[in-house]
Amino acid sequence: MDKLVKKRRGGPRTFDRDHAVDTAMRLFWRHGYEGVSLNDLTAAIGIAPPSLYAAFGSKAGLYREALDRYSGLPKALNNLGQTTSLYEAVEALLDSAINAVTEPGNERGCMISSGMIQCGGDHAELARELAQRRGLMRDTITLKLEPWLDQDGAASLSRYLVTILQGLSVQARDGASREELKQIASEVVAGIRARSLID
Amino acid sequence: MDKLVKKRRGGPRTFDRDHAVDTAMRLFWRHGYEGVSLNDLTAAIGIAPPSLYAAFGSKAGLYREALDRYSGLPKALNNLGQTTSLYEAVEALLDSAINAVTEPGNERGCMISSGMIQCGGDHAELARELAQRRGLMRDTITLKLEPWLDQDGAASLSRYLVTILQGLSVQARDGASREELKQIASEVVAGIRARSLID
DNA sequence: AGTTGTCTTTAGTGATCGCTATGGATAAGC
DNA sequence: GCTTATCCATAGCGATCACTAAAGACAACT
Repeated sequence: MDKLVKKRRGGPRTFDRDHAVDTAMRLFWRHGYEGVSLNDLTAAIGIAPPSLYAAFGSKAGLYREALDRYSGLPKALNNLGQTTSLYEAVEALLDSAINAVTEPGNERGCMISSGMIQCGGDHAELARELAQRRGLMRDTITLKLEPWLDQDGAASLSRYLVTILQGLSVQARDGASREELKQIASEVVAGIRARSLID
Repeated sequence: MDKLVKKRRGGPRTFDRDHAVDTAMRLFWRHGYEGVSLNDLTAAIGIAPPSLYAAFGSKAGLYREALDRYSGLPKALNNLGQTTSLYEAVEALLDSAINAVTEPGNERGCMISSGMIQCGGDHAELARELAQRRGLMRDTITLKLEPWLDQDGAASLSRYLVTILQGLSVQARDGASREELKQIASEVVAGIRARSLID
């Protein structure tokens, strides 16, 4: 119909790479890898496919970079201030996670916890990478717990806690309110506190 | 190259509908709705697309029927024998769930708990239906808990437990062994038991 | 100013998506 | 045996998938 604007065609400069990753992250976060098409991406970012491929190599490459961006966000596992007891540490972890998965203005749920849980036979490699990142979450939590527990105890509890986090992500995506999620967290904390009392 | 077999072409009979649903269930269970194509389905079932559409209306229709089939399977929530205490009830629920998501010969994880967590903007309706089914899981669990708890307590604990189940499904899909999942369950049960002791 | 190089666009690749029109093959009713 | 109804497979629908070749447009360098 009309081409009102003649957008810049060439030159050494490039588009805003940060903004592109950020936009892609939000799309993948909400819709998953298979739920976002190249067309969705280029339209949302505002570039043409070749620019995307020059910058990121492939859809999977952009997804990986979006994951890295997401992992760098200030979130549950990154900013856990020191705490004085085990149940307070767990409380802080869950509280932080709940805030993250219900942050207003962001997508709901966790991009890692709920990413690529199911996918087509292609993309199996990506799915494995996601599982690996979830395993890393567990390792990180294990470290946080070691001040209070022996090695086995920390490993076991952290496995339990990542399970909670992954469940919380589903709950958040299903529309659970922040209060409802905190109710879940209080169930967890109550259990841990009670166990520490009866020893 | 060759058409060795002349398969039956017409007549009033039809293909094995049960087997078709079962095959579709397994595919959707493992790969998710978007991860399975019509081609995958027809190839696995052994029929041509028109037969599938005559029988199920659409890919979504077959998916829904696969979900129903899955829900009817003997699983966690269906066969909970009566138990004598709260922590035993929880123990039985988790044990049953863990067996379900690690059943040898079946796909890992839960088709409901991990179904359509992320998907494209189309299929939003299907995703809402899945979330609804997850809500139903919670209602079912709430009922099982009411012998031991008041209404609020049962609602809160069941929300906590479905969160666990959803996390367990992710863990199972990521390859956690049955023993590792039982370790998680024991963390849950230990908390509930400890709480009941300090009252 | 002219050349070079890089980024961008347009346009389109073959493949696959979910889905269906057509027609051939078979079984049931007479 | 003939008609009729029904189911099936072939083939292909338009749309979209991830991805790319070709060439235009601008900036930096000489």
